[in-house]
Order: sequence, then structure tokens, then C-alpha cells
Amino acid sequence: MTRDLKSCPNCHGEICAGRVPIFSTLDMEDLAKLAGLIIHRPYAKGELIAIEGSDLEGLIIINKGQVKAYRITREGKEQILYVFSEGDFVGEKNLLKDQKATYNIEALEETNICMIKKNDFKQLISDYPDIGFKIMEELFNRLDRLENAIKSMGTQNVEARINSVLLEFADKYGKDHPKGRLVILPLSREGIANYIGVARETVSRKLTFLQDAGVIELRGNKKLIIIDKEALKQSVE
Amino acid sequence: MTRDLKSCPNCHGEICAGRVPIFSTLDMEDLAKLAGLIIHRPYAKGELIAIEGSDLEGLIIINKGQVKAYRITREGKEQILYVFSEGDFVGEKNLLKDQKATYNIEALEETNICMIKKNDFKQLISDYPDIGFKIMEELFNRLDRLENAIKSMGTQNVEARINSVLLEFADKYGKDHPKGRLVILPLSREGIANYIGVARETVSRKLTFLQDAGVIELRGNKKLIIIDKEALKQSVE
DNA sequence: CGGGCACTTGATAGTAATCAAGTCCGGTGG
DNA sequence: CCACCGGACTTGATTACTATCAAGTGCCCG
Repeated sequence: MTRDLKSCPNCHGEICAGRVPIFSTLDMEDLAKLAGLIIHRPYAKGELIAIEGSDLEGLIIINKGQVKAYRITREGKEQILYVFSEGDFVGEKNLLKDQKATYNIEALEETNICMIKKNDFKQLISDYPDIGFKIMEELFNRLDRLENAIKSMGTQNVEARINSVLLEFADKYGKDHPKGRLVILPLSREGIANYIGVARETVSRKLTFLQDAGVIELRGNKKLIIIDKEALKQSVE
Repeated sequence: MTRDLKSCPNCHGEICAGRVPIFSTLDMEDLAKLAGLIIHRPYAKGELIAIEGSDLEGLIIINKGQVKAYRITREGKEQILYVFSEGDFVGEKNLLKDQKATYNIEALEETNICMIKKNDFKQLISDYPDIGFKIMEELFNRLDRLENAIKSMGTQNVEARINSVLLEFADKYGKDHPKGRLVILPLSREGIANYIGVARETVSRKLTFLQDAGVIELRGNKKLIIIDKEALKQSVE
């Protein structure tokens, strides 16, 4: 993060900030002011944007692409906590406390990020309480997801976990399709396994099981079609 | 929550608000103003403060006592998400969105709460951005705990889960003691089991195992002494 | 002193992890 | 265009762990 942060060629500051939900309450004039505070930087697939235990200079906003936030467990396994994509922010925990990053952030594909320095951002929230509310709203969503994840992880219910991750991806990365909803998976089988905390073989088995049950249709390794969304929802709650 | 909210006999508004971390940046004058907005209410042990799916009128602050926040899983098991005690707040998710409560809140003992209505609180944050920052800080802490919980739940590592809950309770409910740290457990074995998502028998077994290993010493069902804190920390990370 | 409740302890069974082969697919080079 | 190669995925067999079922045991309170 201490490397050269050059302006990214793919986006202009104004557009970038305007696309982000947390700034949706700002008008053009405010956005223009904000644009000056933003630093851009591109990352290649597999490149680390932040490393657990290192310092973060500010808030990171995903402008294009996808990233995963993960930790390595004591057993050496990767536990993915979040998958973020365009418009999401990350690194917020370090805004208030002078805390080190609590997880690694890695680009899952070619990704452009915008960064706002800590103090600039704090000032921004003081000036525009609505931005603070937006941040809180997003934090509530994350808490919600984690609370749900814990509920399903607690009950030893691997099936429910797979189903809810499929529904989550259907929401974020799905397109409508004559047979149902076509989902382009941001993660490999192993990635999904690391996300929901099971072995990768188990993911394979459960997915083929779901296919046999007619709930989904696998289309190679990166795509699948959700045919019976209700069946997935049902077993989640 | 729509029942009679009477002023509680055990506390005066000013003191109540002053004791709460999120209001620590307010001076006496502001606290006095705030006091007028607060509604008090006592709850008996076992009484429900909020029910999943019902409306919440505002932010709840625990003034005295302890509460648990939990959901019932599809298998009919209770999944405890949080244990809150004096100075903690809860019900924040409903402040911004007009959302129903996402979990039940139940008093674990005789408990007094303070409540601030939604709109009053939003106004308060707009007027005092520092309160918003305090709230965010606490939300970050909760995210942290949940992220850690997921990490240890993902790895099938029941021991790590027990150890981290012991460390958590040692922090919040522990007192120093010649042999180590005396912890007064807010939850029964079953409660602990529901908190970390295992069977209650497993909690018993692991605790006796820890006692045999000389790491803790059980003192009846409600108290224990942590003798070797480092051993617990070690296996958590 | 007796009853009830929470906790402990033991035996069994189920589920997912792990270990171990295969199989499929995309890419590369002939 | 086809054959080969490597990586990711699938499938199968075994193992390990925890849930579940089932008795006990101890403690608190009347």
C-alpha cells in the first residue's frame, strides 16, 4: 500500500465517486470536491491490496473488479470473510482506530480501487452525516450476513450454507435466464469452500447433489443456473 | 415494547446516559438535554425485551443487568448471537431502515434499559458526529468478533471456540483472583453451547478436559477460574 | 431429607474431513 | 487439427469428530 498510487486510466474521479452508494447523497459540486481527495490504483488478478497486520492508509472503494477478504487460520486454511465488488468499500475498521488490517484483501480479477485517506474521510462524515448513515447501513448489512452465517454454521448444516451462498451470488452476480438465473461464480469450488468453511470436496458433492435434485444446473466450473430458487430459500430458513 | 414505559426507580436519567460509552464525548449540559429523551423500563429475568420480527421503537441501552440476543434456528435450536451488559446498546439496525427486529432479546437477570426513539437518535448523531463515530466503533468491534467467530466455526475447531468464549467472558465478566482470573459466567452450559453452536454435552466435556489439563478450575456451574490464560490464547490463534 | 434440575459421563451413530484415485477441460505445441 | 499436459473438479473409501441418545451424579432449595 505504500507503493506509487497513480491515477487510474480507466476512470475519472467524478464518475468513480458518483457510482458508489455511500456517496449517493452528494450533489455534483460535492462530488467534484471529493474527487480531489481520491487516489486511484489498478491491481492485477491475484495481487494483494492489503495484508493482514499491515497498515491501511484509508478507505478502499472498489471501482471495478472483485476482491476477496480473507484470513489464514491456524490450520493453514484460508477463511474468506467477504467478496466485494464494484461500489463496495473495505478497510473501514481502520478509519477510527489506528488498527492494523485484520484480513488480507486480494484482487480476484483485474481491479481498480479508489482510496480516501483516513482523515479526509472522517472530515467528510462530520460534514455530511448522511454518508455516516450510509456507512452504518452497510455495516448493518454485513452484520446481518455474518449473523446469518453464524446461525447456519452453528447448526452443522452444510447444505444451508451452500444454499445461502448460492442465493447471495445469485443476487450480486446473477443475470436472468430463460431457465432461471444464470450466476457467474466469483469463486472457484475451493474458494466457495473457504468462504463457507467446508472442504472443497464437500462443495463438489453438494453441488452435484443439487443438480441431481433439479435445483441447479452446472455450466462448467464458473457458471451455473439456479432453476428452483425457492428450494434454496426454503432450506435456508 | 408497546407496554407502559415508566421511568425506572433505580437510576436518574443523567447518570444513566453518562455511563454509556457512546455518550462519553457529551458534556453535562448535553447530557441533561439528552436525559429528557430517554425512556426507562425494568425487565425481570427471562422477560423478552424484543421479539424477532416485531418492531422496535428505538435504540436500547442496557443500564443494569445482562441480556442475550438470539434466534431460533430451523431445527428449533437457540443460536445466541450476543450477550450484552451494562453500557452496551442494541437494536441499532432498526434505526436507519424500518426493519423488524432480527433477533429476540431476553433479560438474563433483572435488567434496566434506557430507550431513545429512532428519530431523536438520528438527530443526535447529526448534531454530534462523535456519537456516530462511537457507534461505528462498536459496530466494528462486533464485526470483528463475528469475523473471528466465523473463522473458528469454519474450521470445525470446537476447542478454539470454547477458548475464545472463555477469553471473551474473562474480559467482560472476570475479576482478578490469586489463582488467575475468576469468571462469573453469564450463561449456563446450555447457553454457552447455544452461543458457540455446539451440543451442551460437548461444552461439559471440553470444560472438564480443560480442567484436567490444568488450564481452568471449575467452581460450581456459574463460576470458573482461568489459570493459564496463555494456553487459551494460544489455541485461539 | 427429598425432589428437581443442570451438569457430567458413557455408548453409539451420522456427517463431513481427509486421503486417494480418477475425470474433465482449457491451453499448448507439434 | 489433434495429441498431450496440467490444473481444477468429481467421485470413492476411510477416518475422526461431534451430535445424539441414555444413564448417572451432584447440587440447590424447599
